[in-house]
Amino acid sequence: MQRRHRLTGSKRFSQIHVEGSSAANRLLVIRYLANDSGCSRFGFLVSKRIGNAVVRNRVKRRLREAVRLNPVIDGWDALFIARRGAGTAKFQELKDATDNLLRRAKLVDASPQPTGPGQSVDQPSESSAT
RNA sequence: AAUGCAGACUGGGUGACCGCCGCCUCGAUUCGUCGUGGGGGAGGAAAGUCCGGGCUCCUCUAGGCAUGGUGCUGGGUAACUCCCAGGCCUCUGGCGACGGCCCCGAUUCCAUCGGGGUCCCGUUGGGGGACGGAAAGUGGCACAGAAACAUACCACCUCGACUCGUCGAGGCCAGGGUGAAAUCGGACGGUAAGAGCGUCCGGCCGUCUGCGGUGACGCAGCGGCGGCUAAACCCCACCUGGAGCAAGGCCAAAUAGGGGGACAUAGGCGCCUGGCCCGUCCCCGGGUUGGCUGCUUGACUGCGGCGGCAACGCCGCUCCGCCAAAAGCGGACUUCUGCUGGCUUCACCGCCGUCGGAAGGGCUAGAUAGAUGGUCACCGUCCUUCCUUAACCGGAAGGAUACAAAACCCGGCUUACAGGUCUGCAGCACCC
RNA sequence: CGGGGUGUAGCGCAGGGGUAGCGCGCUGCGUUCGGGACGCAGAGGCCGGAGGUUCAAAUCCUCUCACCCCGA
Repeated sequence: MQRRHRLTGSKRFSQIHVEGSSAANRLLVIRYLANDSGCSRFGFLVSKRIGNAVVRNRVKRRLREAVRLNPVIDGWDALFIARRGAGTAKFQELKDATDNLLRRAKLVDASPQPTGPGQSVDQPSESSAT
């Protein structure tokens, strides 16, 4: 995920937190809000209760990777908040949680996704094909 | 050998696909960026922020005070609450020995001899120590106890009185009991009873004397013998201005020249002095929470010689950069080989480690909601179970693979840590 | 990242070298027809953890672990 797809600035963070719509599952919470620019941006909130600095950085890296592997539609800002189990979860569990939330928020482009979720073996070949 | 203690080191590897952040180069560009190629990208603690510096700003940070810190000695260092060496104290193991006490045995009692234990002493190995001053002054030492810092309850002794076992006057000191701590411990003398009052052995103190040592200190002599507490106030010696890269500088944007207070013998910088500044200083309130810079190359390090016990210092050499050259400044770990030890082997070979010799060479993290990754496969290392083997080896399955991530940069300290390696010491059995 | 602070009973807080307290809460008894209020009695703490100084540490010192506050 490149730098321009990341969300910065505490003003925009709190705005999304207050005004955005939300969805949640066991590992993550998503809050999202439409923006004016042409691309979508993502922020990740991983608090100190998740773990130490190594664990928090790993969670953010894995979430960025999980979002990158999804075909997201443009024009939205989204905020992912990690819940307590995210520090010990495997990558595949975080990926499933991210896919689930993005689909429920209707932020994914549904047409170019022939394969269903949960088939991790096909993920690299699919992204290389597109 | 196992194991334990102390010290030092290491902190998994290879490949595939998909990604992230800087740098260099070339090309395109609507100057926003995009693409090709190359190269780089977390640690021994990056952590805790406990010390010390560099650097930046505060008008200068000059002198003194205050505050804070350090505290055996000598050395190292840019500096240190750090490091090295030494002194002293203390704990522990070994060895030796004078004396005291206790126990056992032998000889007919006293006594002597032998053995063992314990205390003290000497020497040696290892561990630990915030280790100036209590003889400048002030304070504290609960409860118990007669008494906790100058005192005498019981006991002891002398004298006197009488109601004849008590009272009074005095001497005396630590035998009793209390306590964490009670006037140096033991023996003998001495005495009315006693007392370092005296002698011997030992302990401690000294701003005393001599000798040795750079010094802490040691040895000998002399004088003496009421504590403990300075991580209580304090005294002495030495050091110390404050804030911190969110320091600081530049650009852009935005809000606004707002309110309160202080002032001319004034105000400001902890205080004073010096010096400096001036319509300034302090507080409150409001706005902007963007970019660039600082920003990565630094008290770092290779080899040799000399000095040093060591920590470390000085000089020289090879290569590279600043730069075209000189001078100057700055930077830079691998290979080969020898001795010896271990593993392996019938032996050679091979592997690993300490020490030594020779040769040549190379370096570089710079993010900013915070890059250095995600997934998979194979191989290492360790553990468990099973198979195999006389045993080692070998094979299969399962599990484990830590602690933890730069944020201006260094030097230390402290704390966390799977597994592994090496050195030193202790160490059963066996062999000589 | 830097600077500063706090950990004591279930909760909120005192105590700053000599055996640990206050208020609310809890338990039992009394009072009341019953409850509340009130009265009496009681339980509950190795003072965040480890080490040191001291005869003696919640208190003094060092290290450590949590939590909180401030900042261009």
